Amino acid sequence: MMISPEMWFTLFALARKGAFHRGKVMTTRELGEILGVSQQTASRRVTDCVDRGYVNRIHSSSGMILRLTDRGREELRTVYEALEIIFTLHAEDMIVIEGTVTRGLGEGAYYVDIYAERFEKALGFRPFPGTLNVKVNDDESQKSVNAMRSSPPLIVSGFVSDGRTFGDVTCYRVRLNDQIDAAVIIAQRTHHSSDILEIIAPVNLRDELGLDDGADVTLTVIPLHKATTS
Amino acid sequence: MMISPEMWFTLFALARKGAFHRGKVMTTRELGEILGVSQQTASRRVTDCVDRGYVNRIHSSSGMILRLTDRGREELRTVYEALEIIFTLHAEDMIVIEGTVTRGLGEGAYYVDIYAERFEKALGFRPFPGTLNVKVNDDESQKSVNAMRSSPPLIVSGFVSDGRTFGDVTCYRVRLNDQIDAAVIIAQRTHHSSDILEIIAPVNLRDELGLDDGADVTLTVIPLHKATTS
DNA sequence: ATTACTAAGACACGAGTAT
DNA sequence: TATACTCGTGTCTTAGTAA
Repeated sequence: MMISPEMWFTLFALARKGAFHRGKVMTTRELGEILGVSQQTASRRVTDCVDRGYVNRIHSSSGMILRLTDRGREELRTVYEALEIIFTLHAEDMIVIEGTVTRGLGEGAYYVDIYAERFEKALGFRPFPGTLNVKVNDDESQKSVNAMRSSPPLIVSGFVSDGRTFGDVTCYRVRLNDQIDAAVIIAQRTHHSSDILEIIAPVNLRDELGLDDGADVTLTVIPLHKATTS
Repeated sequence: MMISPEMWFTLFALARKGAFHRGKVMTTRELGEILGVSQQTASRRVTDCVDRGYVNRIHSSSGMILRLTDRGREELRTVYEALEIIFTLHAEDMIVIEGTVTRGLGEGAYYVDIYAERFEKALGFRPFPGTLNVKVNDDESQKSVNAMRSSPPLIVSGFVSDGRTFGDVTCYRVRLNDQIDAAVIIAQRTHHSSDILEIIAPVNLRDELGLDDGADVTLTVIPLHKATTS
């Protein structure tokens, strides 16, 4: 049987006030104020915690002396360890972009082909001739895009061919749906509005991952120092 | 306005499933199972979180894509940091004893006076001529007393005066009610049962802290290496 | 002063169901 | 399939008050 949120918060409040390590003298009125409930409710919360073996209570003249039991401490520890994983194991600076697959203009393939060798040299893979267009979902993800764009990019230098000028292309390594290493490419003079990203990968992503228009995808930006440029 | 326990737990559950760092595709049924509530309630919980700006929601064909907002992350962080203090700042090996002030036999003052200079040398303060007797509250605290007694003590050496032998006195530095530095003294041949502790301090504790018989006190044992023996 | 019981009211839950 | 509405039911809260 799981602990109820109210009970957990009661333990938490008591622990913050010192009842984790020692007995803490406290009135139900005080506790009620901390928890934002009435004195009566606070009283019942404490009784519930005592009944379930989370808290040790001794009645005294000026209130109660409360102290968490091992079991109560265990409940806090479980949450603490879960939060520890959330806050520390997963890097704080992880940049994740959520988006939806959209139909491209079809001109991507042409350019990817022209830059193919240069991409291969810079990214370590020969790109599939075509781009996956991903529309950025929401503000949160748009922020992530901005974060990505302010991180150090891989630059594929432009060149001149047949008298025509091809500009630099900015690349960011990403992992698509936690499965395939790919790259966001941003041409100097892009025809897209800024909320659509173009992705290239060593394989045909639509086939490989079964992505149709409207499919949700996750892009995790891979910091340059972690990328294996082969 | 404070976050409700249910809402916090919702954020917590979402964060554990990955919605802290990225959008997480999830159905209300799934979330309901995790939280131990119905699909309908889970739906309402999410809506509440969205309404209050804790969670970003995008509806998709196979459920919702949920992601904590900065505000939502902030709520988790607050709790995380509080737990961090509880679990790490306060040393795990902190020894705390809970007790009640009891009437002494009155002979304490006599002995304290005789040992006064020796206490001053060992403890760094000249003790008020009298002892505060504290009855140990419960098993938890009795365990703490045992822990204290197995930690390195300060020994005030005995002596011979007027042909009479005064034995060694074992001392442990303690902080009383987190306010006044004092010491537990244990005579070699004590008349007390082992659940009563004698406390000396530079001041009259009964007056200074307004302690009457029956008052609850907390003794925090100060490890020797942390004590300032002046 | 406290804690905590009782009872009435508020609010949350979940079944059914619309979308 | 989803999400999320309405609404009857039941649980939780709080005011009053006893102990």
